[in-house]
Amino acid sequence: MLQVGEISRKLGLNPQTLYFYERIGLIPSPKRSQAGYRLYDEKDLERLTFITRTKALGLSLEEIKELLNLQNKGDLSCQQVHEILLNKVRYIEQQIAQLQVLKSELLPLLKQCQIEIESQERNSQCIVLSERKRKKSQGSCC
Amino acid sequence: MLQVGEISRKLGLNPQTLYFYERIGLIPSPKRSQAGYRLYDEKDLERLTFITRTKALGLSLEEIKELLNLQNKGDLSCQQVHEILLNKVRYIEQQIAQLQVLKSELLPLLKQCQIEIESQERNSQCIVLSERKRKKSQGSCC
DNA sequence: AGTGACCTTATACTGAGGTATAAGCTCTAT
DNA sequence: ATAGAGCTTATACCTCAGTATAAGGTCACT
Repeated sequence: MLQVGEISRKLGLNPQTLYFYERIGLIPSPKRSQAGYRLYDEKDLERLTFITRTKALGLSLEEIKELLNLQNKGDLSCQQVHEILLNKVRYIEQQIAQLQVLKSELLPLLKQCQIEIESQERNSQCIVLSERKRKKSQGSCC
Repeated sequence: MLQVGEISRKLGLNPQTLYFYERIGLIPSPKRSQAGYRLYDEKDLERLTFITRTKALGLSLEEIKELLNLQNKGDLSCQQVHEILLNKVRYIEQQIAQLQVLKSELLPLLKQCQIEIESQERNSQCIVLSERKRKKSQGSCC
């Protein structure tokens, strides 16, 4: 049973953030000591760990709540759960695909820089980024 | 030369959002007609397209501005540009990796659902999500 | 008994990224 | 020449995700 300070240090969250999560119903109210101190158990910690992890992925607190609440929806049919999960997975796949496109756009520029750095003109002005539409590779880059 | 309404419809942005982007310096002030109407050219449109695309990936407007401003930084050396690009690429790779972890956690649940849907108990309660720590696959799922 | 670290609640504020509204000017068609 | 759609600016407001602050209760130690 951990107090709010221990939890917040463990997860790198402000105690006020934990109160906030509780207020908006993202986590259940934990047990309390006689004095009214919050006492978080293993299950609470797991839930919070999941939250911080998925938050880092860019999911909104609403989306995270939805994912977490699936666990309490014992009354959903297979089809319903399947649909929700499938939507989530497709959404994630889209995000991955788009990030890969962005990466693939940056990589050629990075490569040009590397080529130039390895050649002679080490500290000359870099023009990799200054032209938008290079007709062909005109030999000069950085 | 497109007016603000045409641009906003094309990109699915509120005209006020375009003014906002201009105010914060994310896009340059476009040309104006005699009457003072904004007239966006191809370059403006390209920039805005880039913005909406990268925004959808979760980059902040600050990050997008930074990426866009690289193009105007003709005075940076190869090493500097290389470093900035490399950081961006690494950041993107991290995001991809984390999304793949999340996906890999959802896929087994999805599969369980599929198995159960294909078996007899089509509309029974789904328990895929109700247990947190299944010891082993206990045969029953949805 | 007192100090300091820790906890409680309530309330207010912040920053990012917009959205809404008002008051007024312009363009086009009739 | 007037209506309606579209544009302008300025100002206010909104949601999300917290963070800060104040006023007070609790715990452990000396």
